[in-house]
Amino acid sequence: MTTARPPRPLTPDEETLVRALTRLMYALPRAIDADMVREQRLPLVEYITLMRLSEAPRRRMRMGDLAVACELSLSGMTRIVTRLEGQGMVERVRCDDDARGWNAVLTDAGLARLENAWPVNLASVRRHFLDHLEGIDVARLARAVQRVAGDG
Amino acid sequence: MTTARPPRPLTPDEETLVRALTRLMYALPRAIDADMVREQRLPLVEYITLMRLSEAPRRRMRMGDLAVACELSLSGMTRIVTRLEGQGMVERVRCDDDARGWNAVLTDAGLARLENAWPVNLASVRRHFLDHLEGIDVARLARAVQRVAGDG
DNA sequence: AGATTGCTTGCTTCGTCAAGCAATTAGTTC
DNA sequence: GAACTAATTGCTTGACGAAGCAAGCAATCT
Repeated sequence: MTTARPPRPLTPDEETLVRALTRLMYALPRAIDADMVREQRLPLVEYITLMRLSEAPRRRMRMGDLAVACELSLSGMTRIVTRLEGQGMVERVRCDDDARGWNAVLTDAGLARLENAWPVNLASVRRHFLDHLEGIDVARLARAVQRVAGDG
Repeated sequence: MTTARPPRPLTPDEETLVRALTRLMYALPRAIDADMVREQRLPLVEYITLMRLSEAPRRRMRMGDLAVACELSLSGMTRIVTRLEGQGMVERVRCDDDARGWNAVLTDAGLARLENAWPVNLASVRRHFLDHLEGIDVARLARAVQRVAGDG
């Protein structure tokens, strides 16, 4: 029932990296989310949702696409959009070409909220992450992380 | 109610990095956890818990320290240890020097489980992460991520 | 009509916060 | 120093919110 053959063990550097990354993966989203909630009363998931919508053509996206863009399940997305709708930041509009589909549309209020919130997000990202990258080739790292994030 | 002054905007490289990292932060833990559950029926949190215990002197740790080591709240830790205890992988033993305290102790069964599971974890980490880092100075990155992960 | 797609809802699980219980330490009085 | 109370610390439990899966409903496609 075990895997075929054991993978190559980690080098010490890899070991260090993986350990630190494990901590980071858990800690960073929480730290940023905590900042957003504390300073803007806007959880990170909701911020990301508004963000994605703001970048989409006509400020709208279908639920399924939005879920993918936000790294969320479709049902999770439904609930978040419902929440945002309740606060007037998003509206649900039937899809033009397919009446099964719904678009989540960013309202003006939602856009205003987003513009209010992004400096907080940015500051948080800088403080918890970017500020610690001295001596790192950011362009190169960005490309690597893109590769990592873009797989399956 | 807004922050004092807007932080320096992102350079294009930073922008790319942050976007990718945001995706990564959500996707990577899930991907690895999914692998662990699918192939070993052992969620990542539980794996990490066993891991931390296995590295501690006398294979034991106090609940509070363990929670910190696992990036978890104390109550969350309580529930996970309860779960692991129910499966015979961990035992609870009163603390010698402070009768309020409890040690979570890794049993032989727990250690065996861990040794069974680590190749799966390692393979998953390689596949989802390390394999994509070509062209990156791993030692340098490791140090940077350590700095990032070690702050508050 | 039957199969498929798009979204929502019911149920369950997980983890956090706040409250609670138990043991220890600090402080006060004698 | 002993005896007793108050404050603190360590962990668990209850209630809750968040997110996932699976089942359901509605609209479309063949």
